[in-house]
Amino acid sequence: MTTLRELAKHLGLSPATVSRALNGYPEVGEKTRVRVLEASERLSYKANSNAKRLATGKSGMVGMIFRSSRNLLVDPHFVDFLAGLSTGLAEHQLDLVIHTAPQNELLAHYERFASSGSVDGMIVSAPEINDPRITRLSHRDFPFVVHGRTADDVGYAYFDIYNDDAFARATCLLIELGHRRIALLNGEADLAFVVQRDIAFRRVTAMSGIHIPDRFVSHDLMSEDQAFLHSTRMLSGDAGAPPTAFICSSTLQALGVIRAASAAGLSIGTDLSIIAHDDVLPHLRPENFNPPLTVTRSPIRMAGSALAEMMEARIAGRDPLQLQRMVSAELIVRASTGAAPLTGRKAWSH
Amino acid sequence: MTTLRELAKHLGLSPATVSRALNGYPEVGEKTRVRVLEASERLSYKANSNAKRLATGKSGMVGMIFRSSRNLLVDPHFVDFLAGLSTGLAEHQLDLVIHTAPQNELLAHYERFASSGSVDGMIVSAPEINDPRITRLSHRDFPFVVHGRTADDVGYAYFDIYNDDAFARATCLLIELGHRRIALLNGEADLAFVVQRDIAFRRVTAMSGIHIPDRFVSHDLMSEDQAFLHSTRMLSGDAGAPPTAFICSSTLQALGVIRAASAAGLSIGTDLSIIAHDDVLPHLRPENFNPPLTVTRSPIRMAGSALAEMMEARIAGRDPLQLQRMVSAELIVRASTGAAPLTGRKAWSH
DNA sequence: GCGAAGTATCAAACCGGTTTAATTTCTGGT
DNA sequence: ACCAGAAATTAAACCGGTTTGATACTTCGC
Repeated sequence: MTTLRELAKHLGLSPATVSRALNGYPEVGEKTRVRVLEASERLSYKANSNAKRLATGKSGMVGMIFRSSRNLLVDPHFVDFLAGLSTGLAEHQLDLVIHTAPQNELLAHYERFASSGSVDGMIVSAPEINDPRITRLSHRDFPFVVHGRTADDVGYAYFDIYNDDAFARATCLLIELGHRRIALLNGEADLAFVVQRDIAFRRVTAMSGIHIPDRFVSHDLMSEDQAFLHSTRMLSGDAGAPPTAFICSSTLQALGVIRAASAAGLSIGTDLSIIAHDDVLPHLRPENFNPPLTVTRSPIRMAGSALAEMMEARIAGRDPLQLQRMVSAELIVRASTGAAPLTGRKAWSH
Repeated sequence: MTTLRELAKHLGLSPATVSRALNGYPEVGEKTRVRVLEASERLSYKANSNAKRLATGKSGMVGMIFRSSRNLLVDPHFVDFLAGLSTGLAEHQLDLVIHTAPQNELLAHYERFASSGSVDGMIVSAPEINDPRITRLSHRDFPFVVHGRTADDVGYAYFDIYNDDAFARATCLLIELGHRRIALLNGEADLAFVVQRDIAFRRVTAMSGIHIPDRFVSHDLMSEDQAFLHSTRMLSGDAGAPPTAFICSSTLQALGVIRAASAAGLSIGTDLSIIAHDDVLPHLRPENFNPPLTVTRSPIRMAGSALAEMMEARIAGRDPLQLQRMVSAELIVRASTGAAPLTGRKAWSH
């Protein structure tokens, strides 16, 4: 372990000069600089990062904390986000520190990260409508960026998609196709984006004078098997006429609906329409479904890299209000959506 | 930001005593200890972790580096491993630092992590047969643990399953059922566990006098769609009689084979036997396949938590030779394997 | 040839903890 | 009352960098 002082002594220079030379400060002589760089190379000198962090007050790391229960780490949406994030951070020479903690210790770990100086900023993912992590971090004035936003008008940096617009357009499309009994397979009810999607769906249906019974909306893990269970139940018609169309918060859920539909002998695009939000997960391409799936599309990986960018800016001190980015999802109509079946329309039309 | 010195001054004590009190050293008086703890609570003192790290030489973090190209982060096997690892590390108050880098910068980042003191140890995953990361880290005598092993007799800490045994038993099972044309869908050829599985498969078939043509073995990403492509090709029979049985390195691949089989009008368990290695991924349960899948089973998540444990021991200075753990995979026979179809047996029997 | 301005370097302080070695304070035994 | 030994506390050095303020060395104009 060569230290800076050793290197300096070896060169007959002061630590100050060597430090400056290595960090590219302008006030060191050109010949000295090359001498220093060369010697540091030869002695394979590596600055002790902890000393550097103590001196500079910057750690070069950003943190992220997961609930071990909810276990986002097995959620492909989340993981793809993480992949984008990690590559984005790497471009700014930032490392990502991750920690897993049970629900009840979660905030304590945010405290630890924020106030011990081990990270320069934090990433908050999957915010809830009233997210204590966000209030805590804002209050402490610690740099953080959020994937999603809890309300339209907030003071922190975020990246989000127009969930409301996307789901409103999806709902409109189905209504225009004549559907009246539309089901929504959404995510866990406390998540902000889930609420936003719910609201859009309910607003548009209500405006068209369509009443959506509670049994047509589910809030659960956005997984294939949960979606299969919920859609099977809804399609059974036990509690009333089954839906003629499904809106899914994820393509994974669409897979589950397709499985349920084929079990019920329904064919997609004619008997039953499906539209899903596509986070563009690798190995899960809705364009290759049979039939190809109508989607609202926005790559979640992009969110990861955008937030990496914003995190870096936020650490550099940029105003969070300048760091709020919204993108809209693209509505791509494919063969999984079609005119509502006649029976369905007849039974429920107004 | 309260500092230790401020806290000490506030209490009329020396920094040394306060430090000892907070860290639970035995030589501080009991009444002093409570006084200190209470005051630190009241002033919400949080030790600066970078100062602590510099002083102690320990960072409390372990590192992991991903190839951005191979992008392990989208591989569900890998992600589940990560989930286990992260929870395991949390139990030992360790954080995980992850970084993504292109192939050509990979080793440089290992260097950076290892020799800058930013992490206390490294996790190496998916080792290749001659893995430069391992040679580098061993040479530098830096603590690290490996998921998998490059050879039977190595000097580092690892956790691995008996790949050879598992795939030998799987192969035997199929041979006993009368299969002679057996295909192997394996992972990328340079990975150590892939080689081990290959060897077992070839050894057992050779011992039974069975010749396996090259077109019956594929080395590729362990994904559903790659498996679909490879198995479709093999089943087409273009280059000769198709296989009557498949061994897959992953349940994901089994899904692909099932899709290919149903496209070819073959029914699983009778026309075609399938056996796969089951890493026990959540939301992908081979017991729920139709028909239920015969597997060699070993939860990859367990590997993650075991390695967390070993990492902690390794950092504490334990001899790596004491930290080598092998577990065997369980062979679970279900309905996806059955007697070889007669035509197949006739055409190729000896 | 001199002073001013600019350039390169250095000594020392600093970041905020831990730890060693020395010192003071408290026990208990006689 | 006194002393040895243990218990509690402290001053100061240390971890390994960065940075401020001062100093020495150039360079330039006149």
